Amino acid sequence: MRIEEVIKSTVALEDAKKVILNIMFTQNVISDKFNEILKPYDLSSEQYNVLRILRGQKGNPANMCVIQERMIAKNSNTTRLIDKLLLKDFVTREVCPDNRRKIEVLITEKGLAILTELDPKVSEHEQLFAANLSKTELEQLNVLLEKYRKIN
Amino acid sequence: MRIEEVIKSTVALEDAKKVILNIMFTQNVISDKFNEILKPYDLSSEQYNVLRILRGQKGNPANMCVIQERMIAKNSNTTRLIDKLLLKDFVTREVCPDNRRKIEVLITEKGLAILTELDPKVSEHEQLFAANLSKTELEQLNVLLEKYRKIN
DNA sequence: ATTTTATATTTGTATATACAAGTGTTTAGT
DNA sequence: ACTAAACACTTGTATATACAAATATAAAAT
Repeated sequence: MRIEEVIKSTVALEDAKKVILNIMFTQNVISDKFNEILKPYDLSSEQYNVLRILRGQKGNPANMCVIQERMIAKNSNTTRLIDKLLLKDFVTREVCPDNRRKIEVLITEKGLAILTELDPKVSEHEQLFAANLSKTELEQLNVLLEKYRKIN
Repeated sequence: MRIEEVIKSTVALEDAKKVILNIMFTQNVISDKFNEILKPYDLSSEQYNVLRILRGQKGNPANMCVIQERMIAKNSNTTRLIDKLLLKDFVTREVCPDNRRKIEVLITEKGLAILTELDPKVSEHEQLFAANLSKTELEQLNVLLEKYRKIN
């Protein structure tokens, strides 16, 4: 479906505007589908993201600012996000002994287990969209997006 | 900046995953910049979007479900969005005489005026990013995104 | 004509996000 | 050593979003 049909525009849009709408709308489609996957697990996509960051630490704790800078949406509230993960026993949180300003967050076995359970579903989600493009097109899309978003 | 640097990933990511992250992150960059533009006008981007939909009606009223289906984020609460626009006198709202279930929303002169004031800033925002790509690349990006997001 | 179903919108409620201000800790400057 | 500045995180508050339930009207079925 072309973006004009999505927003039911009767007039043609210029490419610069279309790209913005296409990116916004595509992000929505991706997120909606992804949230469907996460819903039965009572996880938000940002919570999932943080769990994945913590798994990436391979046993080392991550403090709040490290988590924050690795998130896609840099402006969400990490403290309260971790609060939610703590309630579900997916992470532990303790004050860093070396620097009492810092907090060390670690993923638990339970957190790792839920990620393992989600892994195939997440791959499937990625493939659902990626399958629409050839390998070359996927690479092109990555290059174009990275070039496009640069702010000079 | 490549997406691996953005999320500070030490390992290479496969293209399917990269595309998703690139779309999510690019959308964030676009939105952040756009919100900066809107901030002095005390408008959210969804409020702006609705105003633009109403202007597109060229004097005809739009009812709630028409507005909803033209929005990019289809799941936001149109009633409360219109409430906010009403408070600022950017729209009027009245019950449709032909079908009392429906509501007719119209943009006011004040609403049109703020859009006119915003138009050049919005164009500038679009160009800020579009300028990073050639015309052919912009078209390619549109084609790829439209192809990519299709759900079979 | 009455009941059922469908449609259009609103409201309630719980959760999430945005962003400024506050708290406690460490580092740097005098 | 004392004070100011920087840092890491938390809290408060206002607003936004998600989604189910409620309300009101219209159309369809019996």
